[in-house]
Amino acid sequence: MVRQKIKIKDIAKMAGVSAGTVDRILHNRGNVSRASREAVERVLAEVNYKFNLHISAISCRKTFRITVTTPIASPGEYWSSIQSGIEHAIEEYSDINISCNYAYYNQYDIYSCKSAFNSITDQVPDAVIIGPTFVHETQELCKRLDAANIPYIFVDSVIPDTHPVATFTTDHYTCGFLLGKLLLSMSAKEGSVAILGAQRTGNERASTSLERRRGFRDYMARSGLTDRIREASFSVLNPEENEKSIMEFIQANRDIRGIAVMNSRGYIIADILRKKGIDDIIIISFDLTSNNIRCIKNGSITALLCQRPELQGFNAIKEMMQHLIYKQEGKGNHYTMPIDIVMQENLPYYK
Amino acid sequence: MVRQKIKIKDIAKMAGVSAGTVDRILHNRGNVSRASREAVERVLAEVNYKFNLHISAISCRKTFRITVTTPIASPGEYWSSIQSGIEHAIEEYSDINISCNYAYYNQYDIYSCKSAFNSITDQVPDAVIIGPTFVHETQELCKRLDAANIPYIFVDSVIPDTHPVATFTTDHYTCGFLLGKLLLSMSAKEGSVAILGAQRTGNERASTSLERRRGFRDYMARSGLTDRIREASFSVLNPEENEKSIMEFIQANRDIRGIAVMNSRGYIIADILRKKGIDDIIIISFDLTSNNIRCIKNGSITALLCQRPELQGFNAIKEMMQHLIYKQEGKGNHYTMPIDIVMQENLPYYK
DNA sequence: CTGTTAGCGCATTCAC
DNA sequence: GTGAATGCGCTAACAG
Repeated sequence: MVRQKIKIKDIAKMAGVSAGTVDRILHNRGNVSRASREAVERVLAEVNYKFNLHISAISCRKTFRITVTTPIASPGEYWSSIQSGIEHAIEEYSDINISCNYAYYNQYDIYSCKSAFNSITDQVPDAVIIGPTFVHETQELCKRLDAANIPYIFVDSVIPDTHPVATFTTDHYTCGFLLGKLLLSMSAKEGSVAILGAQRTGNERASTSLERRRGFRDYMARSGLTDRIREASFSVLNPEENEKSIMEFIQANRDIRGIAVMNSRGYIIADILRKKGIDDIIIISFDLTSNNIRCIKNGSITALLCQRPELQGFNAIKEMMQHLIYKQEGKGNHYTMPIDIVMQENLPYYK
Repeated sequence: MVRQKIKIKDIAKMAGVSAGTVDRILHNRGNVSRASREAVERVLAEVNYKFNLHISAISCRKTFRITVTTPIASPGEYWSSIQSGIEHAIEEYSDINISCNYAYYNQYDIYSCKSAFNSITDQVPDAVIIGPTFVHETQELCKRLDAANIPYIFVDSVIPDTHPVATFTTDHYTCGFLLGKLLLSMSAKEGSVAILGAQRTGNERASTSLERRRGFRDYMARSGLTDRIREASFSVLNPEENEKSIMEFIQANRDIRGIAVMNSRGYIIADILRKKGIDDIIIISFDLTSNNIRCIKNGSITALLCQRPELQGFNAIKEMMQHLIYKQEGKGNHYTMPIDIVMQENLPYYK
């Protein structure tokens, strides 16, 4: 029960070598004779040795410079949750010396992204956390990081043909599928459901919302209800335009009973319907942003699907610190976050 | 951005005293002259000093003996999740020397509880984690712990008239309320809904399920549907008896479209209905136990409400360690867990 | 190649 | 009352 924790010194004694040698072996630093290595490895196979991250960190007295690059976010928006998870981790692991730099970019402006990414490789950090948007630019960045041997971790989504140390994402397809199920079972059984997405300004984005849409449509198809789907898009950048087009869409499809908003802008639609006094259409959207929270509270959004952005940020930093301190072989772990269903009642406990 | 972390030595230098003195003040150990105390406090007010839990722990080279007392649980049951959260925490904070003892009791046998609780105070541990069932016995235990100045933390639920260092629970009332909402919105709009609870063998338990029931009924009342509620109970200890009584209940109330099982035994009902080929009644229950997981997978349970038992166990240990190491004034924090809605689609990511 | 040593931030102990 | 010294587990630098 209280099996004594075993330390490097213990291993050294058991293997008949010094602590320094054990350390060299544990960290693959080389400069060890075969005899010593084998002796130590024999001991290691028997005992269950575990590093202590915190002690390791303080004794290597190095400060790690991590750069975080994500879309700019106002407080309360999706990306700011990821950022707060990151700050939270830095706080929690304050014994590890890390200095964090941010390189924000405008997710609607590819040039802003290019220049942010350029600044990163100029700084030559020890590690990078990437919240990606533009596929090609991110791939270029990763290529340079690979060349410079700088480790990186993705949050929110993965970009193909890259070699991250780890990835923290959600299963967007399943999110869409689940959204379909919820919307159908919670809205009136007759009538149609609508998919609303953002108007994209023609970039080849690795679209999260495309995956969600695919999941949603698959659910509908499996239920034999593909013909009940209506579809439209709205503008995130010019919200003024939306009211008219959304209302036209609603008028033209009077049997709509549920709306799936495939990004975190459910509140835009909810506010319009509320303003027009329409309360027999339920809305489900994504992410616990402050605007969406407001709508959950006033009842204009029925549910939100959330993907633990804080946890993504937190764990990204945590994982990166382990990597930096123990320089493990890039395991490329892919962690998929839980999908939380948040409604008015359980909202308070998610904030 | 990279504001240098400030250490005890720094404070000492700034206040013109030695590190030892600063430590004495930080920990209220006394034996400090007024002059020194004031000098240090002046510095402390300016800088933002933070302890490092891990370093503190290793340098005080004490091993804390924590006793955990909860109902016995088979693997996959509710209480075993709490236990695994506890073990997880001990692992994660393995730098802190803690030795953990378990004092399990049978939650259906008050004598087993009495004797378990007696063994605890005999051992004189440094701290206790309590998963309570019997109100009176727990209060007695707490009285003795208070007298012996042994700190304790509650998980799962609180017992009145006790003085825990912290409490980790769920809002059971809201769980019931939310369950009502889900059941009503997901089952056929006409028809009735049933509440099923466990037959209690006459103890005055602080019943979690009573709170849930109250929340559920309040939701129904608010929707003006109190007359749509049917109610029955079943036996957890003698499952054989249930099939007949449940089926009689169903036959007698043919308009039932949804069943709320107010404890973690939803699988018992689900298995019966499934066996009888009844598939037009949806079931919602509580907790991610292995039996319930099986039923979510095969579709016989539609949703589970879960209260993060692992997190409760994990955080209980974490909080207790902070308390033990920093002997803070008993803040009596009450932490309420999120209520997770788990369905077939998001299940894999909660396990 | 290997053992030894100093030092990381902190709590504790022991002389002064 | 107080400062200095010691040790916790670990890494890094250095002398063999």
